Amino acid sequence: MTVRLRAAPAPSGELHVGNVRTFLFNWLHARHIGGTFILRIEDTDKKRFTEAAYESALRDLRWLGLDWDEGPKTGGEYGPYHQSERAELHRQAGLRLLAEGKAYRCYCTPEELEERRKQAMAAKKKPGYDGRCSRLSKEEMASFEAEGRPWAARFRVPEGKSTWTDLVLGDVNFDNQEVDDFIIMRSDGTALYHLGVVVDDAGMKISHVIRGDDHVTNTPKQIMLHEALGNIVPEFAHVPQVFGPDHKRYSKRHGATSIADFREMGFLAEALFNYLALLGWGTADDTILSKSELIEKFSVEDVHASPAVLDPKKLEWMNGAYIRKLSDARVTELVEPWLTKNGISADREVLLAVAPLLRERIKRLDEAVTYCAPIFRDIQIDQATAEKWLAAQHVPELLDRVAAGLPDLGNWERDGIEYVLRGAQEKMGLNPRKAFQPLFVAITGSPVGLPIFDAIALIGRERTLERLAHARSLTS
RNA sequence: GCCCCCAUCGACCAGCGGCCUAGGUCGCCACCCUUUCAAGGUGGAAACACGGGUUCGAAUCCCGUUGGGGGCACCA
Repeated sequence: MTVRLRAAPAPSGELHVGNVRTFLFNWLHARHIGGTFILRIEDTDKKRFTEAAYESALRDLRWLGLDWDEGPKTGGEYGPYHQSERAELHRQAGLRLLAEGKAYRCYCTPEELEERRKQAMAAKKKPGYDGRCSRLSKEEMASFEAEGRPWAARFRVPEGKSTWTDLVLGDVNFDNQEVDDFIIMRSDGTALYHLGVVVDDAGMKISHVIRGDDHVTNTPKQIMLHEALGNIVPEFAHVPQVFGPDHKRYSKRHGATSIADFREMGFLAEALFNYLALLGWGTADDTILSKSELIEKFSVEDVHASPAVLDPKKLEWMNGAYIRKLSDARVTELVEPWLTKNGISADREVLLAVAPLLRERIKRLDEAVTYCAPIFRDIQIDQATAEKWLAAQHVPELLDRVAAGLPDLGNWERDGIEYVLRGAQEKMGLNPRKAFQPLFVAITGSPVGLPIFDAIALIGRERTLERLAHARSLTS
């Protein structure tokens, strides 16, 4: 049997990291065993679905590298891949269950149900449906029909137990008594979620359902539906949700939530991919793993049944590690849009020279802006900085000496610059820190930045001298 | 309230009855390197939730307690 997995996002907003991590596990498993990865859009909820969310979902999935073999824009022989276009299939299945007596017409109105639910809750009883319409007499039914009362199709939950061997959780048992007859088709004839997924999973020949563990209590219902419909029941793997530090489902208040957020914070797709794969699953010692290594080593059975906390610090570290492995050209390419976005137009050649210096010290792409600013645009030395770094007594003389030495340099390059600065430092009997820190502030406007000699080389002779002069004016 | 799931350093992962004096990674601390910030190097603190079993032997198996999470819709 061919292995077929699916990711089924409901695009009502940006894609959540937790969901994406689940998709990623599906993808890894599919790639690991040479199966098919399918993308199905669950757009049945008209109130929440938006076209923009749909487009950005596709874009973000592609950005992360989760390419699908079948789905929107790719096609495939088991389509359509938008759930909304499968409504008729769902309806037929619902009708069939009705005809076979596996479902029945329920004439209770939503208001009545809501009322009863409230009462049950108040009386601390089970809030579920009591099954009254399954016991309707012929006369009662006839009279409801006669008054044209609308009905919804409710699944008749059979006696017994629902059991499955979850690839992550192991054996899970539910007593069907815990599951009350649930609605599968609304009074307007449209299917509800459970019927929809079951029909679609079967129709798309899904063999393994890897999804969030918020679905475990849905699983008995879906197994029952599959059995009622005569489908092959797929394998299930329920992976836990991603948590924030407070052990609650990862959400806005923990920081970035969607993969778009992470991208906009300067994370690389490869790093995010690697990090997410290692959340809830992992190997003995390796942490930096390429996509192909992940594919090779991944196994759903080894995914933890316990939830994992997303640690932004570790993600940043990993992102930095990935940046450090990038080529100069790639760094340049990735950093350029960030500079542009922040109003810095950088010369390509210069940026290429900056790349190796930058690569060693940024953890996120957005940090490049701060590091590059002194090289590509005018600087400012604010008062606090000046007071802190330029106020020392030796600073004026130091600036003068360097300003005097630099013009004599034949070639404007790193080593010559270092020679001049060190010369000044030594002649004045200063330790390196006392000498270079003020110079650095004078020339870049900040106490932190790229290595001083390289930075000065890139800034150029003319601007360096101008900045020294300006800094000098602040000291007197 | 009922049902289901979970439980190793602060976090992620390793451990699948003896190799555990519990290992690796991030973070943290110290030191080294050093022109700032990083990066890199070396070392350190830091965990088997608790209580009962089973066994010659338990982090590993079983039961309970506690704690956490999820679900109980004419949402998906």
